[in-house]
Amino acid sequence: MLFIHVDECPANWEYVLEGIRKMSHSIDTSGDREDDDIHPPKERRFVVLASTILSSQTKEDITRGATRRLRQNGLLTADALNNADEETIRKLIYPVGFYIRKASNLKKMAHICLTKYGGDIPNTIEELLSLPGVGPKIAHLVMIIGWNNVQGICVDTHVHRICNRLGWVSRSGTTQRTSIPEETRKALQQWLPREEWVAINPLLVGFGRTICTALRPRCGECGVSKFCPSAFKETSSSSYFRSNKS
DNA sequence: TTCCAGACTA
DNA sequence: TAGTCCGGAA
Repeated sequence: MLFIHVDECPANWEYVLEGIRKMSHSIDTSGDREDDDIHPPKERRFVVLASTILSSQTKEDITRGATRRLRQNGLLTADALNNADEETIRKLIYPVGFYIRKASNLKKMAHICLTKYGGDIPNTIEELLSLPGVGPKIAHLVMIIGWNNVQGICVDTHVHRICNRLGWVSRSGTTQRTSIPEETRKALQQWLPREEWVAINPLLVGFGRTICTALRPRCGECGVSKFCPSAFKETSSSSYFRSNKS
């Protein structure tokens, strides 16, 4: 049994999480998993991986629509994507951000899944990371959703930004903010109880989209601003991260 | 016009 | 570590 050293927990973190939960209770961040009951596990996992590659934390409607169009055209399987014309994939997923690159990555990823994993997806972080277009954020999310296996916290731009604003993470041995999401993930995992590792992502994503936004956060509407060292300190543009780089 | 999202490259 | 890829929101 591995026990995590938790003597560095930020003050009031439980109140903050509870406060964010209360603010977010009406926000649905469950995403587009409408095929859960339709596909057998292998196919379902592939859909999870493909739709996660397509996804964007800021344009959920657009990425959901793109996933739907792929499905309607029968292109949400490893075999179909592998055989599909890349131009066709582009047209179906447009206007998802980086659609040209994602179309290429989807096709390459499908080929690897087909030839190396029998149409399934890899079941380790390391192997997922070896797929084109799969970085730490997607790998951890796919492990959780696709394999029900929590290897780490899924840290996207919202989790990264909010944890730094709250002072929940810092560079090892310093009080400086973390510079990249991977650094945030490791710092957060140092103290956040494991039972919160899955819930923290959708919770902070919803909070980050609506209240603790990247640009001009709505601190006046935030129920936990009294616990936030960054509250009301970001008045213009997104100079926060740049001005804190020193 | 600036900024965002996540992975990748130079 | 900065720049690149994208369309769209602010």
